[in-house]
Amino acid sequence: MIEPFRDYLREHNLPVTAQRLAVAEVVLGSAEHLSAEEVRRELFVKHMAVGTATVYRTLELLVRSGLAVERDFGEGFRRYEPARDVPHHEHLLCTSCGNVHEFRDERLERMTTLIAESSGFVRQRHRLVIYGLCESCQRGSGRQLAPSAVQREATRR
Amino acid sequence: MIEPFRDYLREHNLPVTAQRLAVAEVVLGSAEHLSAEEVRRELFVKHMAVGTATVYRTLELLVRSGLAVERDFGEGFRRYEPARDVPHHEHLLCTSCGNVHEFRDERLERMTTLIAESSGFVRQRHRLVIYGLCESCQRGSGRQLAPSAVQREATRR
DNA sequence: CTCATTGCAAAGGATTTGCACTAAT
DNA sequence: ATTAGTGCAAATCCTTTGCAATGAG
Repeated sequence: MIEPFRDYLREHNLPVTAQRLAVAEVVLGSAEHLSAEEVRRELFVKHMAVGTATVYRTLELLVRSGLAVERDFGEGFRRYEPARDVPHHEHLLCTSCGNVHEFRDERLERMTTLIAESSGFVRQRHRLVIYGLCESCQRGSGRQLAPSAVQREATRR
Repeated sequence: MIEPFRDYLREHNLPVTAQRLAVAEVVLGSAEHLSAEEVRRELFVKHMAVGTATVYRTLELLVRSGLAVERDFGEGFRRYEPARDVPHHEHLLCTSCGNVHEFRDERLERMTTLIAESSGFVRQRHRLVIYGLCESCQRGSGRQLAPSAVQREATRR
């Protein structure tokens, strides 16, 4: 799981530290889209506390290495997920509980390229987030753990 | 231009102040997607300086009134644009100069609703941003004024 | 042993909030 | 007169950076 990161560090002559491996283990081993704060907290409960700055610095390394991907769902902070084999996918974000669901739609790649072209742009990438209510939140059994920003936006009259 | 906002304030028994009208005039009269900072600066050069807090508070009012729309392009701050007649549209952001181009695609509304449904979600809204290079930047004549965050993401190796 | 990393604390940028002061109704 | 808005500064949130102490190679 974290071997590829260890390799990356070695190949780039970067010290392989316990902190880096700990952060990598949490991020790459998670099925979630974690924020830096969540990573830090998870390490803390595992009795492997790592300084905030180091968490951020390691997240950057993980992104550079291509092993993790950075996401911005407009919540006011960034999230990180392991960069599995999946080339590109989109996200569904529950505005009530903050749950993130992934999906893939090949049409989007082509669509966005064509749209960009018709405006004279050369497409580099795109980002689609669909905001809605997940099943449990529709039934009123949601967890209500949504991060402030999403909450804010969802509640805003 | 700002009459609808004046009406909105009156209808809601909110004081019509010079500051509110000044902010509204800048935001609603602009063809750009302005940040709070840009609004504040524009007011300053017009010799109508308004406190930062008031700018933010008025932007919130403009959004509430439905006369302006809030956007988050992942730059680290929010932008505001007048909510013209257009029901919903997407954005193309030039990663070099920061220019924003709008486009509309009716398919997206339907697509995202169906995608959400197939995951058990009830769609509320969506956000699509296509990042790319605009015509002038492709020719190397771009302005290079992109906000830090976009720059950061575009440059990141 | 040397140089990069770590962690703390301070700094930063965007946004919000407390509060005395001022202005709209 | 009331009540709400304004602006300043302090506070917050997420993230970055300076720097002395520490650890990897």
